[in-house]
This record gives sequence, structure tokens and C-alpha cells, in this order.
Amino acid sequence: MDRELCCEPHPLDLEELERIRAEVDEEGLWEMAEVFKALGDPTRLKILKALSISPMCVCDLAHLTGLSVSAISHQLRLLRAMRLVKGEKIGRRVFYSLHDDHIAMMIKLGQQHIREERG
Amino acid sequence: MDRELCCEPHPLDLEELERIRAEVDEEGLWEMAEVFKALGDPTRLKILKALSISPMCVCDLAHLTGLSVSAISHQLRLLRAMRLVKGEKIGRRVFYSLHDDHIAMMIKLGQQHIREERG
DNA sequence: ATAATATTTGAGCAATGGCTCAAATTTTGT
DNA sequence: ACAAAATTTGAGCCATTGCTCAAATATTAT
Repeated sequence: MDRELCCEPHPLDLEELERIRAEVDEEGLWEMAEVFKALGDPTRLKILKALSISPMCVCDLAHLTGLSVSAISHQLRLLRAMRLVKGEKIGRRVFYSLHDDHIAMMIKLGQQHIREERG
Repeated sequence: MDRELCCEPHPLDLEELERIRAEVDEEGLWEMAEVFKALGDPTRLKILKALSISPMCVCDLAHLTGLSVSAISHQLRLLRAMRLVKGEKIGRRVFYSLHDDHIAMMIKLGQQHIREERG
């Protein structure tokens, strides 16, 4: 029969491979990749890290990052759509903060990884 | 003097903002973004998740993901360069595995985030 | 040696991404 | 009502990216 295995003799049998495929393809992987992708841009990571220290307005984030207000606003729109940040309008300003602290934890873990990778 | 603050009256003073900027711009942020970016692609995330279950060869990963061997190899090259995976050549096959388990932990935390985000 | 298998590599291509710029929107101050 | 300030939005542009395809490399089997 057609075993669909590329290379023989093979350490992983078909059932094992199928089990792994099912576990890997589980729902939520795509969504998880989206979250990681959001964290995977220096600008957005700076924004999130800044907001993890203190809520602040778009303009502050622009100064902080050295980018235009427009650029920041575009990124915030993305982050808002993904529920990573939330914005509260006060007067003519909008104060952004982290939507919850899962993200802060993930950033912390990421930092830890980098530190140990270097040390 | 030119206070370089966009919007007045302002809740965060200049020193506070400068302190945050320093903390955000710390060395390692760019590197951290690179790691997150690596996790931020469905194909690579599948590869890493599969390898977190069991080491396997390029061909298995291709079958598992439904992509070409070439595509997988290109991604593995990237992941190897970032020290996220390592490959051991055995015969004409190369068996890949996670370089360490930091990444596995980060994926686990990511999954947890998604789960709680939905629940 | 020759052929077959497993992987790597480079070029090229369509799609995506992050920014800028200009214009629209919303709110405050006079 | 009008101007100024803070943010949002859409279009456009260049760089990056993830794949395919073809060819090269390395190892095993005959």
C-alpha cells in the first residue's frame, strides 16, 4: 500500500505522524501566529512595552519611538483590532493601554529568553 | 523652553517619558522582535510545534504541513540561523529538533493566551 | 560508476507590510 | 463660528517575505 512516507526506514510511523499532525493543526494555531506576528515588529513591540509601563496617548508614543503620529495610529489600529490594546478617549486625546496583561507576560518571557540566549 | 511635549496639559512629564523611552529602547528589543516574528508565521509555528512533540526530518515536516520540501528547508534555514532549531544529519536525512525549550514554553504561553482570550 | 534519495540553495515572483503624505474627523479654546 | 490640536483614515510606494521551480550537493544502494 501507499504509505505516504518519504524516507524509509522511518523512525515515526504513520499513526504517530498523523497524531502529531492533528495536534499541530489544532484550531487556534493561525490565531496564535497572528499574535506572535503582532509582537514581531520593533515598532509594535516598543508600543506594547511602553504601554506595559504606563498608559499614554498616541502623541507620546510617536515621540517615544521617533515615528510619525500617523504611523503609530496605523499600528494602534492593528493592535486594537487584535484586542492587544484598548483606547480611551479623553478630550481630544486617546489614551491607550494594554488590553490585558497576557501580552505583558509574553513580552517578559521573551526578554528572559533573549537574556538566557546571550548569557 | 521647548518642552517637546505634544499635548498640554500632559499627564506624563518629560523625565518620566524619557525614563520610559530608555527602558523601551533597551538593547535586545530588536532581537526579541526577531524571535516573535519567527513565531509569527503559521508555517514556522507549525514546524516548531511539531518539533516540540518529536524530532523529525525535513520530509516529515513537509508532509505534516502540506508544503514542499524546499519551502520547509528554507524556513528551517531561518530557524537554524536564529538558534531556534538544530539539525543533526543521520545518513542522508537531517533530523531537526528544538534548540532548547524556551521556545516550547513561549508557544505554550501563547496557546494559553488564545484559550483565555476565547473562553 | 550510476542511479536514487534527502536536503540545500539561488533566482524569481506575487503578495504583504510598514511607512509617508494628504485629507477627513473630532474636540477644545477664543 | 473659526482656528487649533489630536487622532484617524485611505492611497500609494518601496522593501520584505514566503513560496515555487530548477539546479546543486551529499549520502546510500546497486
